[in-house]
Amino acid sequence: MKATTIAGLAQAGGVGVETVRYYQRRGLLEQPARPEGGGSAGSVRRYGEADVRRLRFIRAAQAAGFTLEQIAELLALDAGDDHARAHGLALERIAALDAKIAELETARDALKRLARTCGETTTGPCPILSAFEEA
Amino acid sequence: MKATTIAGLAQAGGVGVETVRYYQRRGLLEQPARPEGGGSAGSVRRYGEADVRRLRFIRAAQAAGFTLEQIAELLALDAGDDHARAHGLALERIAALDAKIAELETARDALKRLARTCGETTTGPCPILSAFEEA
DNA sequence: CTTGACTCCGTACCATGGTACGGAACCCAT
DNA sequence: ATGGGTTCCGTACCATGGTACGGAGTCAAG
Repeated sequence: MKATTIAGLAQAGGVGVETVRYYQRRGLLEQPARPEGGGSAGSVRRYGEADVRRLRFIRAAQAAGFTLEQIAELLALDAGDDHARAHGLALERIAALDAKIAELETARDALKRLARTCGETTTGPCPILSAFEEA
Repeated sequence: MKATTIAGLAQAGGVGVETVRYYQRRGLLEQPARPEGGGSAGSVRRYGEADVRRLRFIRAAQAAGFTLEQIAELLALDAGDDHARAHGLALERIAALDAKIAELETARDALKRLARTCGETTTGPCPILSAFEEA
């Protein structure tokens, strides 16, 4: 089960320790119970594979544009079997991503025009303002 | 010259009045001088076509992922003729946009997988967590 | 059994990009 | 000339997603 501490978990997920703790506060990751044992068994929490997978999911979902709040819902949904809701959220996000991708492509093309005119005209000001005209 | 007030400018740019004022504070838009005249010539600022173009540029540049601070630099650059700098900023942003677009496409494909499996398996939990596995 | 690194936890602070509030001045139509 | 809608301006507040701090406790190596 290769248990690790919070630092290991953070590293495996490519985030900082403070970020892991932030996600715990937000309810996205759980705080595992401290190892049992009345005596000095330990008061440092241990994390396993499942936690790493969960953390990686959070990062991936974030990259997909979900907010942390939405990700919390997705994680809750994962336990249950509300396919309709999950399906709906996915479709919604796919549409938003398609729109965003198109927007970024438009912007990129405008910038390419700017870069081109900038390279061509070597004297005088280059019309940055008009680079996005009627974009 | 079709001068308008701040509300007209905001509307033409698709933002709120407060946002225009915010951009002014940030130095992205200027505050036109109040109409002259010692007496009661007016103390309400007037805006023209140039302001609208500038505001639209800001929104377009923002859509391209520039921060307001970078946009301020672009606007400053537009007056001068530092082609190298402008060219550099544009290329940088184009690369970032290409990377972002690729990332969003990957995320979208992962979500499409999720949407598909969600629709197929009608019973039991749908594995949301694994939708992004090895994305 | 000490020392140094790491953990735990609450609380405070940060950057970004706005949004809201409130009072005074102003402008225009009736 | 008066009332209602704008404008002007400073200042305060907001959401999101973290990041930093400080003190106490714990763990592991030497």
